[in-house]
Amino acid sequence: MENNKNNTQLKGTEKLIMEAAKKIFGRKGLDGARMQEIADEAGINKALVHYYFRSKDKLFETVVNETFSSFFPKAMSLMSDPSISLFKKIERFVDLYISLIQENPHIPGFMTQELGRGRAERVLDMFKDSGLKPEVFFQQIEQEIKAGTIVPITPVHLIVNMISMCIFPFIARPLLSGFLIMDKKDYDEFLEVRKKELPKFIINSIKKK
Amino acid sequence: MENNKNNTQLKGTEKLIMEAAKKIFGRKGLDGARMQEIADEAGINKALVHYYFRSKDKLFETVVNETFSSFFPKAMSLMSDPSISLFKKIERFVDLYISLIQENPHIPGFMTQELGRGRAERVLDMFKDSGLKPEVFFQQIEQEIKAGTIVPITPVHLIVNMISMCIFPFIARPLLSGFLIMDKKDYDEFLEVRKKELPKFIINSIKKK
DNA sequence: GTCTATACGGTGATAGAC
DNA sequence: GTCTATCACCGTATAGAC
Repeated sequence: MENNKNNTQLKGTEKLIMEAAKKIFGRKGLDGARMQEIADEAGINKALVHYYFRSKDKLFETVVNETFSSFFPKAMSLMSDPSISLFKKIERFVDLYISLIQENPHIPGFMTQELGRGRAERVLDMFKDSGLKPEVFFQQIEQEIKAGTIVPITPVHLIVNMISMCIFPFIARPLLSGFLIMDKKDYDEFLEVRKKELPKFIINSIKKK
Repeated sequence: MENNKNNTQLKGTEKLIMEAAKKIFGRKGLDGARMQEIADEAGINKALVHYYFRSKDKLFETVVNETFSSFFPKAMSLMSDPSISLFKKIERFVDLYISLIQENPHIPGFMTQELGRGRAERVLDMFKDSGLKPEVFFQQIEQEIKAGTIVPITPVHLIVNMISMCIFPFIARPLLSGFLIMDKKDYDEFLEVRKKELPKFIINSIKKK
């Protein structure tokens, strides 16, 4: 803690700045964040941030790119795999999604930060670059409908529902924590329960009776 | 359009500024918004904004308060009404929620803007001031579980699911629009379909087979 | 109440020593 | 590569005329 300079050398300053930037940008957004704050968080000087990443915008760009490009492929390659059954896919999707965000708590912040402004294009591009093939998932749904395994549902709405229920609780976390008076332990437990209940909830809602 | 001054007189400058502020703050957030921008949107001078609302923070505070205090009571009084059945409540909740946000497109922006920072307390206070009685809804759920009408589910997760699926599509609108190439007409249709499908989806997911 | 002009502070970015 | 000191700009807020 006190010999931060040594850590700097060991971990690599650039990496250190990136981590700090993720944290601060995720919390405060591009406009709300201060370069000074990021430097402090990284335990280095403000000028050094500019030395590695020309400008604030460039740093933000870099960090967002890295974040999303590690995020989408994992979730999306799963959805595009035709060899996995629909129900199994739902189960794995929920688990993967929630676990991933658990490990990268700054992601929902970026998500909303980016979407809140007119900056959806980049996110979209990454969706597409990630090899996402929504058709595979859509076809799978329509196949099951025809086969009579699940009730008729518009595929788009199903996927929107799934994503909504995975992401939103993280966005609304402060609200949840305050409203139901959850401490960190309660919240973690809430998420573990959710990992199990959510797939059942989704499958139940489409499975034919 | 060109005789904005007359409109100013008619509509009341204060109201005009509030509307402009809602729009700009909702899009860009507290930090991203510029007083100049708000003044322009309102068709008046920058100094005048300060004349009515001492500071930027005060203006933001005011606008957020007004927004949320019109938003929560409507949705929440419904949930607290013990005379409405669970299924009926779900149907009305979804319709009310989506309609409300349709008419006040800036709400999701504020929602995430506020939650993104450490400012959940105010939102929470409004929840509570709105006369929300979550116990009523929770009891109703547990009653139905005991009666065997619905499958066992943790009440908190059900309500989180409902809210998630109502709000998130609005937050992610730019993503949806781009990804599925929706114009405004397509999007409105998407929402109308959603109003009908979502309650069915939810009820189906908990109804006993 | 509404405008123009201006003061003031904060912040991103650079220069230059080490 | 890392620091200290400094600049230049932009945006909030105020003063003061009308």
